[in-house]
Amino acid sequence: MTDRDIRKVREFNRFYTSVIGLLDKHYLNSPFTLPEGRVLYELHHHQPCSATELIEPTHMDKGYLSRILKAFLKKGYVIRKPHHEDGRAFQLMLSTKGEKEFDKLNTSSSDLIKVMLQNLSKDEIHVLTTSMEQITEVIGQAKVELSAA
Amino acid sequence: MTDRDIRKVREFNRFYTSVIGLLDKHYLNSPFTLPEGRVLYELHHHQPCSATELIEPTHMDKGYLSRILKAFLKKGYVIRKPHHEDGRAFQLMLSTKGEKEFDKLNTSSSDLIKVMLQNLSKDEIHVLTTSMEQITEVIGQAKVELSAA
DNA sequence: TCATTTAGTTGACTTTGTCAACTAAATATC
DNA sequence: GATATTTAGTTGACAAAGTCAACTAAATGA
Repeated sequence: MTDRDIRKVREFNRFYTSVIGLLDKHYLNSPFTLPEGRVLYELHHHQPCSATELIEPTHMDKGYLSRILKAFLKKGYVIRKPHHEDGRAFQLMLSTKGEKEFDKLNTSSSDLIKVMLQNLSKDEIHVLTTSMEQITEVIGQAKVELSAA
Repeated sequence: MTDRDIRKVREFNRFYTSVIGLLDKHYLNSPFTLPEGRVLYELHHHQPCSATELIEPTHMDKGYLSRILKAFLKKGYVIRKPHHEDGRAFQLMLSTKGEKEFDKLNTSSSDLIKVMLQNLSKDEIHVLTTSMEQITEVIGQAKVELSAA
């Protein structure tokens, strides 16, 4: 590994941080904040699940998560039932209303990516997605070292 | 552009958000917060410059930036002189102390990337950096559409 | 049985970021 | 050359995002 490699990775990190920053701004024209959006997304994909099961995928503090879920319950996006086997936990699910909101957010997220890709050729998009897959594959392992560091 | 392309891009965005999130945690063992680190970095690279010139690269509100610079002045990391041609502005520079802090932060950022790459083969690193370059190249243009959207 | 752990909630707090009002200097307009 | 507008930077007030520890109640382990 050369200094040049390190520099390139760092350069990309700065670049992609700003891409993600731009993309995240679209939460401004949604009724959700970014962390709420993350919870909505993970809840949709993990349901039915407990709050604890959402901690890892959202990388959130359980207190913070608890408050967001509380707000979602109040707004009627989330339903919860007592857990069958564990009296401390709840089974969380999105309500019909919550699913509708998820769909809206999901669609508008995809639309934004469409806008981003709209002027790219088929080949460019191919280069983009395969590069993304390769990075994911290579870093997938490297990330483990990272969390330990 | 297919739905699969959109999905892949979104998948990568989620993945890389968490990579960046992990990397950003290393600010916890530095005397700087993440936004302070960004200012330190951009100041190092743009100096001598005015505060206004740091707004764009840091993506920061000028008020917020002003407070961070104020703290840097107080800690002696930054020096400022009245601007020659513009009495409203200042010429900002890192002090020797500020440069030292930049070097430390810069070194530890590189070290972290080294840890991340340490178990990758030469080939894997090559795949990684070329993929990163390709993404940067392709999205470089796409980003323009994005900021308008 | 009693100690420890775990799920979730809450209060208090810090950090990060936004917004608008403001001062003073620069630039544009008439 | 006076006056209106814009721009650089500061500040106060606030909102959003995140952390930390204490707490309740249920579950698990010794």
